[in-house]
Amino acid sequence: MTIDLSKMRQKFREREYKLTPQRQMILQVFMDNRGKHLSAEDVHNIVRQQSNDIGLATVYRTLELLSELEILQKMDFGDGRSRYELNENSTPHHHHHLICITCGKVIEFEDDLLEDLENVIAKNSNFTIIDHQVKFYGHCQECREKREG
Amino acid sequence: MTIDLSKMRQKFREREYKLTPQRQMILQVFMDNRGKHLSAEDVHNIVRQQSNDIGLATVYRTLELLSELEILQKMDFGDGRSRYELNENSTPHHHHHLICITCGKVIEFEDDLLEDLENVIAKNSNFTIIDHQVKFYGHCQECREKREG
DNA sequence: GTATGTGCAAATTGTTTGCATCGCG
DNA sequence: CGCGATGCAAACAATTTGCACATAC
Repeated sequence: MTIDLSKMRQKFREREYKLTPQRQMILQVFMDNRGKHLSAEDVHNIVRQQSNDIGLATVYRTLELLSELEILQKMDFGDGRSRYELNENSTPHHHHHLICITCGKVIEFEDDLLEDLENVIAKNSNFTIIDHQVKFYGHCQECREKREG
Repeated sequence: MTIDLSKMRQKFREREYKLTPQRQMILQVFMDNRGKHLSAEDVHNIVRQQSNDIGLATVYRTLELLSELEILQKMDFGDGRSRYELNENSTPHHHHHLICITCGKVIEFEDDLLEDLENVIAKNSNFTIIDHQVKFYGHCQECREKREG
């Protein structure tokens, strides 16, 4: 189900994009960092740590490309930079985020209830829904305990 | 229920912020533009049209302040700039957005179904949810008709 | 009167772009 | 081989910051 190099190779051939080492390297970064929400700079730094430098512009261009191919999913947590993660089980995602207001931690959760909601909304608003992004803001257990402590 | 100048005056006194003409003017812009999602630049332009110039930096600082006071709500539609609107009935909002991928139009919708979802999630994830922000991406009726046309 | 707020311009930050060069298919 | 991809540096756009001056309380 999950994307790997051969899947990516296939997607690239279909669309006649070149599979350069830089692009492979960036995919690898995401495969090595499942569950994290990496910014362009994060990716750039990780690659450099492996002493395999890539131009930052190339990182940006690749992230954009991989998002278009639906290999990555672009997301925004309101911290002023775009973040990306592997788009595990293509669409729809059923995968949302709890953002702790206190410590900024981002927790994932899976859910299907939103599907029903989508249907209701689609009917009421005459809007064809393709994707959704949900963020819940609140306090995580840890911060709550600290505060109440 | 809705915020007006006297409410704002009160909130400002509580926190010992000064109620300057610039700050009042910016609140007025939002009261005159209910339902719109204004960026800092939008606000700046509207004020200038009324031949009452305010420094752009002040606009930014005021938007930040008003968000902190929960008079405004900061939101992000992925167009590279923050947008703000009056935070009508304090928390929780029950007020979400449908974003058309084709034309970029933002449609509002009210909903309560998410409350149930919040409760389930809170229980499952041990997370105290204070607010949520939901964006649905898809095609609005108009664009759909054009495409099928 | 004094701490806070404002305006301006300069600095920062994230991201994009132009162009010469490189290398995948 | 040729065209798309890369790297660099310069350009951009949104936002932030330093500082002298102004003003609400």
